[in-house]
Amino acid sequence: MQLWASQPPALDVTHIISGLNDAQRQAVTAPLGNALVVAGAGSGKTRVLVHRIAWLIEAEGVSPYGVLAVTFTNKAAAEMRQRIEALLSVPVTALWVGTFHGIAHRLLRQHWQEAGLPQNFQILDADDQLRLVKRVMRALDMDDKRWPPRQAVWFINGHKDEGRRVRDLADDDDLFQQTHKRIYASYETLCNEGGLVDFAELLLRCLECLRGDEGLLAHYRRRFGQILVDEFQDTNRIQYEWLKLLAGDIGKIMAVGDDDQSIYGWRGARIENTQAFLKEFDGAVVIPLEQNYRSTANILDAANALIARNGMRLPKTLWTEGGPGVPIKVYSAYNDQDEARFATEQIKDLIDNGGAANGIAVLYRSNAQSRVLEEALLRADIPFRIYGGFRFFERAEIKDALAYMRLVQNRHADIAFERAVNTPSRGIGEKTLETLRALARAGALSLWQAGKKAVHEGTLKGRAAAAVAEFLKLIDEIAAGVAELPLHELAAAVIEASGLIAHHGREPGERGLARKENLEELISAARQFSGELVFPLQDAEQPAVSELEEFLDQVALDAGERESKTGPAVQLMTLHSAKGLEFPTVFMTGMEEGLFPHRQSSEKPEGLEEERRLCYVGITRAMRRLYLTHAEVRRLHGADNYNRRSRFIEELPPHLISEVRLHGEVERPLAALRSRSSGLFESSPACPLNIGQRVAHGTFGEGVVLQSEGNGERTRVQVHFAAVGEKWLMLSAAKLEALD
DNA sequence: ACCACGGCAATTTTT
DNA sequence: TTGCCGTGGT
Repeated sequence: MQLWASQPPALDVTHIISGLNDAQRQAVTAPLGNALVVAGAGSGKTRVLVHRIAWLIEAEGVSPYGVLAVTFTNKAAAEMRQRIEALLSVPVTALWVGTFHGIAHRLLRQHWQEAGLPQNFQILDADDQLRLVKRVMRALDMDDKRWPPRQAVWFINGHKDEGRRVRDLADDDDLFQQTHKRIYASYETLCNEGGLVDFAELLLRCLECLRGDEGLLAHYRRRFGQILVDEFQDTNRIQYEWLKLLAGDIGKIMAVGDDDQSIYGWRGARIENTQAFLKEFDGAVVIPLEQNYRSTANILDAANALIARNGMRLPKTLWTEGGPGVPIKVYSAYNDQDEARFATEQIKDLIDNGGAANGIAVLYRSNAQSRVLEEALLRADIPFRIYGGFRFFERAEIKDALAYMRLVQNRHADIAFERAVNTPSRGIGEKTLETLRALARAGALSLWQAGKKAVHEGTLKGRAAAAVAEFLKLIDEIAAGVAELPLHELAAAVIEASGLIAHHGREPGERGLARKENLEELISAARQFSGELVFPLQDAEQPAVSELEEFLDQVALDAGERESKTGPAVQLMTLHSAKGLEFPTVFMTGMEEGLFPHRQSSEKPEGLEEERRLCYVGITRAMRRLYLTHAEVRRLHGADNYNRRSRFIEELPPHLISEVRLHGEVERPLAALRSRSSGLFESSPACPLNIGQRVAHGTFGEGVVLQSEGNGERTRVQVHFAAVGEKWLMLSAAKLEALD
């Protein structure tokens, strides 16, 4: 254990708390203990996390060594670390800042023995996992028409995310359950035998390891005196349990999140963790951050009104010191083409008037919608960039190259062997490979060993034997030639010697060229990696594995930046990938029933609420201008669909909306009516209750104001009551009490 | 080993 | 409509 000098006395901490609003300051300076920071969209959540860590270290005298900050994405972790270092103006290498998976991985590498793993266990990424499941299913002689492998992966991961092993699954007559249970069992065995760890396994194994080892648990409980969690609403059951386990009964967790932005329920995130936290973590206080620094009041009012329709949320109403801004524009297009044309025209106008292209985002529910938009933008000669799709380290050619590097590092890595052995093709086909697999299975050998054996003992003959022998020799030669090289030179040498460059060079057209460029980029990535210490060694930790091994691990845990084009460009992405981002102008397209809310989600109430949260996320991305568009006819899967416009549009207060018609902008009838009755240019009659205001009613209980209508004696408000749903009430008659 | 064809399904995505 | 996957032909 390293000793830390006690903190210098009487520190000046004004730089940590100045410039924060009251709520932020309250969070940053909260007493040590459990706290839930309910951070509304655009309320300065990362700022709070970063300043809180600085506060812990500089004001509370907590050792950086005892602080753990957990995020979901590498991007968030990198940003947090960078901002902490900027604020403290010292590199804080002792801090643990990382993703759940990254931290679990680190612990498992450190404690592989306690975790029951081989020292050289390997991480399976999603693609590796799918391949493995396919292989398992083939071995079990299952019809992958009837049982799609993707579904099996879904089944396995779903159970693992909930912490369930095969042995925890009940016996079931249901053929679906039975079949998948068999696949899961077989997959689990294969992983255990091969030292393979998928993403869910990293977390589950880490949890089980700590649970099963009192000494280890005590060590880490002692060590991590303060734990901060970002995007807490996205935690799944294992992550929640893991945090709970590490916390023990000492209050030390600051969870930051926004249940209204929980949009990943479908992949295991448990929105209920947020409320469970308040019950199960001792003395947890709630600190809401409601002041928004991003959007206009109109946008926030719309978002508040929309999300108020969800039940069971932690109460929260976003507000801003800024003005109302322009109304939200709704455009009803004839069809998807017209919708794209409209967006494109508006974008052109904005850019012509000095707007920056990269300040404009076009959002959609599903990727299939992007095509029409792309075409329209292309025609209008507007530069754009599409998020999503393949990430750098997921590209086939990159994975091929990495497989060679993995084999160089560990000859017995079967996953890599399978991938590299016939890419580029060298005459080792499925049949030869099956022979090797059988041999490996029979003798508990790696494919590499099986290959050696098959060649020596003549199990393989002729061409096949020669091809395998040559492959084995190739890898050995590469490994020998590369042993002393620094990582990036090693990467370059491996890529060259593997024949991948030549292989892709032979490919016709742009494709091969792009692949070659990607391989070049991999070499730069390796060079860059050498310069960075991701996790510097500390005290009792064991010596680092080779740089190559570390590189391969990091690549498995971070798929790399998405492809980025240079220059200003309009951003196209799904609503999901927009989370966490902000843009001066946002287009939300495809606002149609069936599409958004998506048909398959809107059937269950939880699904519909998640869709509504997704809509809330979309709306709150916008800083100044928000456009909602829908098409009366949409071509989808080759057929015309006639969808009603999304209920989410109807759920917005009409007075915040102006409908765009071909001949200019026209207000919606309801809003027009109201403005006439209140005098044309008069500012609207002050309704004593704001949209989003929480109220109490004698009979209906607590609720939230959704919208208001009329003025004076005739003012009516629509309120969403938690108990009874939506009601219109005459303000003069109903006894409503404003809460807060 | 490679290509061409037909059948089939078709949210959302990070690690 | 697209694109993926498996099959069957060369």
